[in-house]
Amino acid sequence: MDPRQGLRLVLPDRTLDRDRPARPRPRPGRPRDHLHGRRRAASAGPHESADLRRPHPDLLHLADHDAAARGRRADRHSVRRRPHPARPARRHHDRGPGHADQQRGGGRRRLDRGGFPMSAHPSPPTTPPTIRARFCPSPTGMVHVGLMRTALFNWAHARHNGGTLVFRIEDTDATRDSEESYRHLLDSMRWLGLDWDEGPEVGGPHGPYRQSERHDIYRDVAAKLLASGHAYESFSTNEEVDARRLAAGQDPKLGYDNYDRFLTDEQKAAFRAEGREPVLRLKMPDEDLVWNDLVRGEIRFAAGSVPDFVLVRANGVPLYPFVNPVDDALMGITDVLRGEDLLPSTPRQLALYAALTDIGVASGTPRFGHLPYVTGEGNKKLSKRDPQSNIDIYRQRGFLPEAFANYLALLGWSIADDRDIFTMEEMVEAFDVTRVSANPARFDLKKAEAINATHLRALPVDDFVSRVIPFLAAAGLVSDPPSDEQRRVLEAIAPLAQERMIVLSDAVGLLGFLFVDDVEIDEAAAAKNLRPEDAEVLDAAESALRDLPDWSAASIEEVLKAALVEGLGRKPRQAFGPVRVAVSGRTVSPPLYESIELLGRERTLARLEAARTLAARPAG
RNA sequence: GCCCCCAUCGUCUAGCGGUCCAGGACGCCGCCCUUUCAAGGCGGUAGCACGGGUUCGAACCCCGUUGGGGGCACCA
Repeated sequence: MDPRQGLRLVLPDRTLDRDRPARPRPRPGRPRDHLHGRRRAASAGPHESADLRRPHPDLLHLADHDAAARGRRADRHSVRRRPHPARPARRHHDRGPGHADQQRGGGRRRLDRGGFPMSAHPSPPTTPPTIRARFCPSPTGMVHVGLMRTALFNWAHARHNGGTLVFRIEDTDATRDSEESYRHLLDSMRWLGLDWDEGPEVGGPHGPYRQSERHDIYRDVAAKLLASGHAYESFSTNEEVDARRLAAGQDPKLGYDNYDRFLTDEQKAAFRAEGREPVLRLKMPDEDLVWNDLVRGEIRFAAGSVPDFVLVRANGVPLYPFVNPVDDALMGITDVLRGEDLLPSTPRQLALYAALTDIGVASGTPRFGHLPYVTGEGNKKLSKRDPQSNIDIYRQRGFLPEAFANYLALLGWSIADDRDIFTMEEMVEAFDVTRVSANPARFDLKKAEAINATHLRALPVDDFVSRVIPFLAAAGLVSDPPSDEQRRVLEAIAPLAQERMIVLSDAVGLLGFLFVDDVEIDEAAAAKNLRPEDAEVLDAAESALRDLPDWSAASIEEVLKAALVEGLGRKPRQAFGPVRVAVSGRTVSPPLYESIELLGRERTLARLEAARTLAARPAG
C-alpha cells in the first residue's frame, strides 16, 4: 500500500475538523465499524457484550476521562457500576481516602470503567464502538515468549468481544530491525494460531502497518503539535540540564527541567545561530495523570513527576513514545494491552493523547491494560538472552501450538478454578482482561510440558500422525509424505505412542526402531539387559517366534509368555527386558507385543539374532 | 536517589467480608494397575510475608513495614 494513501486518509484538514470536540454533533459510532468486528459477533458470549456495548452514560465517562486529564478526582465523576451479570468485580484497587465509597460494590475492573475511548463527545452513542485492540512488536531478534503472550491476550480480547485486532510493525529503528525478524514474527503469529484483521499481508483501511512507511504522517502530526502550542522546541543539552539541576541543589536524575518551554524567539534564534537544532518536546500538563488500568485499577502519577519528553529528535526522526500513540490514535485503537514495562510511560501517553485529541488527530484516549511480566528462573523478567525465552525452541521440540497457547494463557489468566486445559475457542469464549492477574508469572517448563502432553494425548490419531510426520521425516525415518507401509505402521502405533510422549520430537526416539533396518542398541540398555545370562531368553524368544503361524500381538504375547515365563521360569521383568532391548534398542519403548507385530517376523528375528551375539560377548 | 507495580503451597493460580482449620493444576512422595516407560486410579506433602487498623467477623477493605520487580534516553 502506498504510504501517502494512509496520509491522505487520515490527515487532511477535514479529518482534523471532523471530530473536533467543539463541534455540536459528533459521530460516536464510526462507519467503519461495519467493515470490521462483526466476524466473531455471533460467537460472543451472552453476557459480556452487554457489559461492553450497552449504552452508557458517556457524559460521565467523558468526565471521568477529562477529570483524569485535568487532575480532578476521577472517581468523583464516575458512576456506580452495574455489577457484572455473571461475575462481580473481584477486587478494589483504589487507593487513598475518599475512593472507597465510590468503588464499593462496583469494582473498578469492569471494562466499561474507563469510558469509551472513542466517544469523547457530548451525545450518547447509538452504536457503541467496537473494540479495536492491537499488537505492535518491533522486529528485533528472536521472538520472545512474553511477547507472544501479549499477542495472545490481545487476540483473545479482540475475539472475545467481537472486535478487531490490528497488527502493526514498529520498525522505526533501522539499526536493530531486520526483515528476517519481521518475517519470523508473522510466522510465529500464524504458528500460534493468532490471526489479525488489519496489518501486514492482510491490509486494512489504516495502512500502512509498518512504521517505516509512515514517516510523513509523523512529521505532519509533529508540526501540528508545535503549531498548536502543545509541543515546543528544546535546545538544552543533557549537560546543561544536569548543570541547572545541580545549581538548583537538585538531583540530576530528576531529568529534564522543562527549561526550554519559556524560551523567547530571540533565544531560539540565538541557538540556531550557534548551529543547534532543537528536539521537539511535549508540554506535560500540570495535573496528576490518572487512568484506570484494565488489569490493575487506578494508577496515578503526581503532577510534575513526569518531565516534558522528546517527541522528535533533532535530526527529525520521531521517537517511539510519540509514534506509538499517534499510530494507535490514527488506527482507532480503543484498547491497549501491553507489557508492564510500558506502564511508567503511560502518563506521557495520556498527555499526548489529550494533545492529539485537542488537535483532532485522536478522538479520545484508549483504555490501558498492563500485563504482568513473564519471568524466568529467579524473579527477573525473562530476558532476550535467556534461551528459554525463545519461542522457536518450543516449536522445534514439537510443542503443539494450541497447547503452547494454552500454557501461555495460564501465565496470568485462568479459565476456571478447577481446570487448566482448554482450546483456543474456549479461551476466546471465556477471556476477560479484567480478570488477568497483576502478578508476574514464572515460566515453568515442566508445567508447559504437562499441558502439552495432555493436548497430545487428546489428539485424534490421524491428526497426531500428520503432526508427527515432519519430525520423523526430519530425522530421516520416514519419507514425507510417508509410504503406505509407513503410514500403516504409524497409524497402528500412534495410540500407543501418544500417551508416552511429551512433545512431538519424542517420536523420533520412541518410534525410530520401527522405521530402520537395523537398530542401534543403546549401550546402557545393553549393559543392563543384554548380559551373557540373557542369551537364553533371546534364544527362546527366537525359536518361539520363528514359526509362529499367526503373527499377531495376541499370539506373540501368548508364545512369549509360555517360552520365557513358564519355560525359563523368569519373572516377567527379567523375561521381557532383553527382548525389548533387542527389538527396540532401548529399555523404554511402546508396548512390546504390538511393537513386534509391527516390526514383522523378519526384522524381529534378525534383531534377536544380533542381540544374541552382543549378549554372548564377554562382559566389559 | 526519585517514581511506579506486585505480594495465597516450590511454581501457576482460585478466592470478590461469613459458605476457607483456604480449592485446582504442575512438581515431588507413596500405593494400586502393569512386559518397560507412560497413561490412568487413589492418597499424601506444602501457602494467605509481617505489623497495625476498620468490622460482630479479614486471605479478601485501609495504613504502614519488609521483600521482590520495573521505569527514570535525542532505544523500542
